[in-house]
Amino acid sequence: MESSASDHSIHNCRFVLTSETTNDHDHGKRVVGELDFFADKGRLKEDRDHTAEVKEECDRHGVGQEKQLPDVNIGLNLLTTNTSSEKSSMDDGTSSSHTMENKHRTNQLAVLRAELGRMNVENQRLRGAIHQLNTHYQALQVHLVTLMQRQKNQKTDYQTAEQHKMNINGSVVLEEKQMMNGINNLAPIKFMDMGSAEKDELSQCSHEGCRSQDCSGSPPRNDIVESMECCKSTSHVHRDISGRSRTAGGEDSPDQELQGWIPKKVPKLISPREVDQPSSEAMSMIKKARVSVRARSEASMISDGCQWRKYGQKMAKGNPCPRAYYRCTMRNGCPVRKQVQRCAEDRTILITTYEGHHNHPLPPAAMAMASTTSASASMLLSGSMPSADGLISSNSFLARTGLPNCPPSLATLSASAPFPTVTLDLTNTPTSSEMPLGQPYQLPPNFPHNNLMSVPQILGQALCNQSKFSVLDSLQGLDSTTHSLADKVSAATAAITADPNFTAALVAAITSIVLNGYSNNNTYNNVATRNNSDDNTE
DNA sequence: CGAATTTGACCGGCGC
DNA sequence: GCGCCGGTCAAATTCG
Repeated sequence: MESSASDHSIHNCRFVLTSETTNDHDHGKRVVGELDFFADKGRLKEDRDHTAEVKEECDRHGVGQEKQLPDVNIGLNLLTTNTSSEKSSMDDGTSSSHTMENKHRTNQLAVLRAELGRMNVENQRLRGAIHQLNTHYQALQVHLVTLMQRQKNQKTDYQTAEQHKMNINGSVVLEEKQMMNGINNLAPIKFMDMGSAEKDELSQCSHEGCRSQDCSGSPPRNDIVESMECCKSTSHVHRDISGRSRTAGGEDSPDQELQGWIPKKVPKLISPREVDQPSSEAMSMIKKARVSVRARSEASMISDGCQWRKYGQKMAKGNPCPRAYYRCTMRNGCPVRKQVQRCAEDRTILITTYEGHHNHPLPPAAMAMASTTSASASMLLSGSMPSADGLISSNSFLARTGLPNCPPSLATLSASAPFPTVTLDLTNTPTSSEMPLGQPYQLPPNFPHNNLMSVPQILGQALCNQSKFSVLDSLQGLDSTTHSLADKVSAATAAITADPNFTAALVAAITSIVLNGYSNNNTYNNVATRNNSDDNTE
């Protein structure tokens, strides 16, 4: 198991370099050289060193480029060792040409090192481009969802929508189709809706001055929250789609969570900006989208890196165990909440449900968790809006992703729940055929207390990994369906090797594959989104 | 004594 | 319209 993981680590290391640099047409060939360089290094190092290197490689994605250089140094040392051996042979009486060769190699190493540095800079630049692309994409996506819901409410003619889809939203639909291509057969219908909705929105803009012009006309902003607000401003002309009553004048704006948690008795103090921006159903959907994690734990709460304050406890119907409500207290006004409840059938199972987006910077330990929740919310809103289809088994996604060995019921998307929910079930113990590595989906006994990545964190990392691949592919003009199995395996191993808790990491890796197969949606920018929103709130 | 938790009351959505 | 239920509030209580 260990050696196998190490082998995967090597592949993962190679893949990461490839995926992050092949977009650079100027340096593509050099990258290949770098890959060979690492491969040679890998042959000379022991497995233990491989693991450490890959960890650094994986960490580098979240930390920055500082950790890249130590990797290079390691490689240099390795090669220096070789040259030292040669030098010793040279001392035995070989010609001085070896000295020149040694100097030449040293120069080559220096060049390689410099190129690595340039690669790091280039990677940073590409990463920024990816972030921007993701942000724009997600904002557009949210916008479409809003319009789709509106369209459903107004019962607009589908055929007219089809025409407008072709005439007005060609590019948008194309992007959405690209995202959904080969993934969801229902997509065409949904896009028809979207197209129609977009048409409605355009017509409304012409009739009512379109409050969103300020948003749509302005340069894209790197803040999904602002994008959402933009959507809100466009939807204010409609009544709430769900028919839910809203306080007149938007005083009781449910979007307060996006501005931070505000007590219900405070709405009169809400700024006019909020009053002017009533919410849309899509906003509500995003806000309400949840990520549920089922895990075996003796503790009352799994550790996820965030600070929580309990604000309520209720007895839920059908469950003798009380449900506890927690609010994130890492910053005043953070809208993120979670519910913790033990499973009625098996009280050793702890069900933790996350909801909302953090409006503040998060510690590394909590970053991925938040990424998971927001990413899952995005996923729910991208691939297929939940209808009344009930649970969507992960099997179908796994089948599409070409990993038949992935266990079922690991991750499910619930559309029957009051709110769209991604459920990550870590309690099942698959059969050996389902679980090739023979590890049960059970958290270690010390899971709630250890400092290892918790489940949401791992999942978040996996999501980040898979999202990077997706975005990079889109940059390269590749269809998501052209992902090779090797790439997916690499994505999975990235999550595995990044975490010492192999079992939990495996879960995350598989989940990443599931999510990648389900939706090519971007999730990588969620962290940036939160950071931006943090900058924009307060 | 301040922070965190508990717990009954309250509110709004939703189904009948 | 009424009642159920999930979610939240806030005063009371406990804890460090």
